[in-house]
Amino acid sequence: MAATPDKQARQRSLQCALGKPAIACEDCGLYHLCLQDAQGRMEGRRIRPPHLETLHAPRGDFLVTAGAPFRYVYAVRTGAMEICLPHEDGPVDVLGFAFPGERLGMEALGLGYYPYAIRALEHTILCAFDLRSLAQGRSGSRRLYAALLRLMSEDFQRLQSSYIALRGLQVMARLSTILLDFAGRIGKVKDTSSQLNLPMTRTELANFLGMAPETLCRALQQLENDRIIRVHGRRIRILDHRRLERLVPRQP
Amino acid sequence: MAATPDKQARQRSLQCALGKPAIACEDCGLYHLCLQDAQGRMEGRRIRPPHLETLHAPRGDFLVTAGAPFRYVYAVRTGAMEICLPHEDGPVDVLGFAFPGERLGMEALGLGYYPYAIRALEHTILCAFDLRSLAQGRSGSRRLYAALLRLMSEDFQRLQSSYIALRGLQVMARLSTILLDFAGRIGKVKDTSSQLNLPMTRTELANFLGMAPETLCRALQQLENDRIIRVHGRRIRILDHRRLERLVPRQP
DNA sequence: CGCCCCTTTGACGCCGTTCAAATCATGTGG
DNA sequence: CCACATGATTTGAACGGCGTCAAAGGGGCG
Repeated sequence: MAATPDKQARQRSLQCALGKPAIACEDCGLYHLCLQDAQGRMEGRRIRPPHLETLHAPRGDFLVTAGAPFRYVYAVRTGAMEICLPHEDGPVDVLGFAFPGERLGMEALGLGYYPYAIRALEHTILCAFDLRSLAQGRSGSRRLYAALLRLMSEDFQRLQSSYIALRGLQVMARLSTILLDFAGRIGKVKDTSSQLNLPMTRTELANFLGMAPETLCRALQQLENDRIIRVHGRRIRILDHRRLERLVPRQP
Repeated sequence: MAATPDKQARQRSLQCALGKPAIACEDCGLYHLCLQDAQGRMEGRRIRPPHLETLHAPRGDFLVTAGAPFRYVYAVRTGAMEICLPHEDGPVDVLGFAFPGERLGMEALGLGYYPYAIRALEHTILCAFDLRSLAQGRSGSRRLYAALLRLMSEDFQRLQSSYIALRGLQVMARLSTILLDFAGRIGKVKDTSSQLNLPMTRTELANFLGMAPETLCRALQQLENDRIIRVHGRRIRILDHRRLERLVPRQP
């Protein structure tokens, strides 16, 4: 079952104490939204908007399920989430991943429900922004709506880009693309962008990339044989950034 | 070069005269937007919102180019458009198609620019809604913004669905999916949903489906050999709707 | 410490791409 | 109105990438 923000909200002050280097508010996908909501309210270096709560999602937990009514938009602070679509007969489609600083659930605002499930790949701390309450209240300003439209467009663009980047490409090109993508996304927070700690299984990553797990394995190994990366289980180090980029075809 | 709405706006009354059965306003993807804008203004059975213009795009014309600054959202009235991403070295990625009643360009609102090009597959009549002007003016009401968010979410959902529907599937499954998809989308306007007049070349359709044109050809022929469809060039008739559906795997 | 799941490796076969060429449609100019 | 040019569509043959099945190693958590 999903952890309810209400229950977790009490632990708010607690989480601030138990460190782990979370990302800064300025690097978060909800930053502009929080600014609108907080109107300058701060606690230390962290914004404190009235509609924001903190919550923990244990590994494997579903943050939202497909079709659930919309209320919150989320942002990952520590950990990693998986966006997926479970089918009744067992298998799932992996649609994407979210790393620290990244936003989740935005497009549910207009639909009124989440069109996918969101699952924690590891123990993950998130911000939950009660957008439904905010939008229903009087506070719905033009600035707020402009911000929402912008955020949604950005997410749209992101989905379309990954759609373009992966379709019709050879296995090795897809893998290179995603490795560089991950490195860039992690690198926004930790500068050690050549060191990746994949939070997902090979099967999940392969599913996302649209290939068999075995194929992913062999592709990884080939990259290792070519001294482009080093693989230790889910720990991957990019040795030759340049040559990895050369495996990615045509960037518009 | 793209036809400018300004130039074409003069022809507005003209187009009403030169029939061709265009779709009704109620079936158009911009209906709710126009309602907001028109506030009940009508001419005959057609809504007449102040921010709406009519324009013609000759076959092959680019309605917008990738990266162009945002101003209009469009809706197809007659004809068909292709959403694509041209690359500098020649080839293009076909991202989708738009048939009568369907909306175009919505996600550019938040970005400020169009993240793709839109090209006319045949001579196409469109509505162009000057959303930038409307959003900049005082008239930006809560209702309007709510409508915009909803439209954008719907487009997001549509993209995600096609993304899911096509990735990782066998050629025959992808083809069946798209044939039924086209039939459904055309069928919303013309009830003869078993008769398709494809406005795009085999190469374009194959590109969209992520396969070689030759492969598309062979798949079409196999469907014809199995008496599931009949093919006359770009004219396709669906003979056995039931068996075609059976070729499409798992719908969530 | 031991179980279970994840990961890796190998062999095989098929589906789809690629290249080449023939046929068909389309529209253009004489 | 016809002949021709141009590009789209179709067909054929051959190669190869990747999915599938099966089984052997890990690595983490109770």
